[in-house]
Amino acid sequence: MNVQETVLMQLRDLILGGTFAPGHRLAEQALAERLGASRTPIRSALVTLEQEGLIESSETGKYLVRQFTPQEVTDAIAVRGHLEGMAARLVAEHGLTRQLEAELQRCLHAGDKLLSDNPLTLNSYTAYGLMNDQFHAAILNACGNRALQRAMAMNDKLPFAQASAMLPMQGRVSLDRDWMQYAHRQHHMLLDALKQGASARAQSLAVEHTEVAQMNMRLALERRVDSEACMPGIRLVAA
Amino acid sequence: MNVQETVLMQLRDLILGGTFAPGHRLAEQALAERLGASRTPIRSALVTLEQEGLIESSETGKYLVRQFTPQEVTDAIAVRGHLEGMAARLVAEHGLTRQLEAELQRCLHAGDKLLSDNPLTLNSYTAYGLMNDQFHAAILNACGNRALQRAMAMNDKLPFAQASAMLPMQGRVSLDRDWMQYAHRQHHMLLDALKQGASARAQSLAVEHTEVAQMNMRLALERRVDSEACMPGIRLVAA
DNA sequence: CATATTAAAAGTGTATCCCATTTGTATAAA
DNA sequence: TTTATACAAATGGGATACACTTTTAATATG
Repeated sequence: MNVQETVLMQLRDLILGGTFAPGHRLAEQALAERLGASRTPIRSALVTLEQEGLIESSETGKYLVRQFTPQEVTDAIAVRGHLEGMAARLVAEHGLTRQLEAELQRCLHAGDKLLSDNPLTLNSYTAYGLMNDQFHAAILNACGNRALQRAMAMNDKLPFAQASAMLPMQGRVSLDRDWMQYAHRQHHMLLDALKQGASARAQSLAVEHTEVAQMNMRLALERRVDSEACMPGIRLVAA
Repeated sequence: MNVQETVLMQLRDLILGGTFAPGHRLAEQALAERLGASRTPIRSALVTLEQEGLIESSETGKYLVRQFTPQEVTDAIAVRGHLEGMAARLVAEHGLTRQLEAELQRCLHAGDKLLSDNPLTLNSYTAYGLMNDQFHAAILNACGNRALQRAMAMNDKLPFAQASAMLPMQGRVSLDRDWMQYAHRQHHMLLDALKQGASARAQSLAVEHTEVAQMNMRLALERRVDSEACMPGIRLVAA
């Protein structure tokens, strides 16, 4: 595999994993030695990471690990909601294809089954997370608006703004299950709205759906130490 | 000045200016010779341009100038509308600051004055374009949502999705003036909505405002040869 | 004449080298 | 003791060298 891609992933992991604290200076040589590569692929990765918003370059070209405020987290989730709302509306307007309907149905069935376990196992959690990502990706994919997809992809580079951030993973199992069932019910209702071509309803539902993520993120920031284990990138958020 | 920045701007200009047609292969060495730089800054620029969406890399790492379909243009403008709508709503919800109100007023006055010329001079056109950009930037700036600003900045990298693309510049002066007066009236109404804190109204107005850009772009694509002069980047759109 | 095989040409990925600029430190002077 | 200046180390920007891959072109063979 490319050294470039490897280095990029490694660096991302190091930052999200909290090895480098926010504000930490990222010197090319030090990174090159640490990752056993030359400066060239490191530089390439740094450019990419800056575009992604995980690091920022000061006036003199020094790269620093970025720190996010809780407000920025809230804002990024709000943007995701707004974009997902647009995607849902577009799908409802263009009409649901058989293929997309089948895919969404499949996700819903899978989710039904996973949530019937009580209490949830760790496996159910991760499986639900996967399914959740597929559900949201399917709609975005089907909306057919490439600029919208690009905007969402960009926003997703912020680790706490991804679809999987909507999953309560705070460890308090019984409470989490209630939230997940609420969110899953919203998925059901969203498909219903899409089937009917109810575009405004689909849009509002998708927007409202991200409020679960807002609640979850608020909780995660309150019980920060517990969250750091399962939520990479929360370490970049200021207290 | 940095060679990197220079090269990036030069390359962007070459692509938008139509020197490299869509699908054209961008080889590093050839570009390095052409721009009188080494491959290092070229590579850096290519990475950036790919992120911006102006070029795409094939499986084997070759960079090609991207071609856009008219549908993609429409879609990108729709995304801009959606994002501007969100920004306008946020400003209305948070309350208009004195500073922003003053800035928007200033823009409106300037626009009033410029549009009173009949027929419009070329200077009036460009001055109005500048003012238009400032008006839209002021709102986005004031909305306070950094993720939203990032999303908009990304979308703006597509040359035909920028705020200035909303300006009719087709050369048919009298018709253009009518359109500009319509758009400018919308600006007035938007400020009114913001003052009243009418967030839903502000949002719909901002969205509807981009329909002028849609009309304009449709026209520009129909009379493509005339447009190429004043609209860089339209050359990248497929017929 | 067409096709296959091989050699050369071009290109990308990576490492390293050089230079200019910044940064940090130590010493001297006020 | 503090400040200023000078020198050394570190660092980033850029160029180039090299290895490995892909593409192209030419020649030979069916």
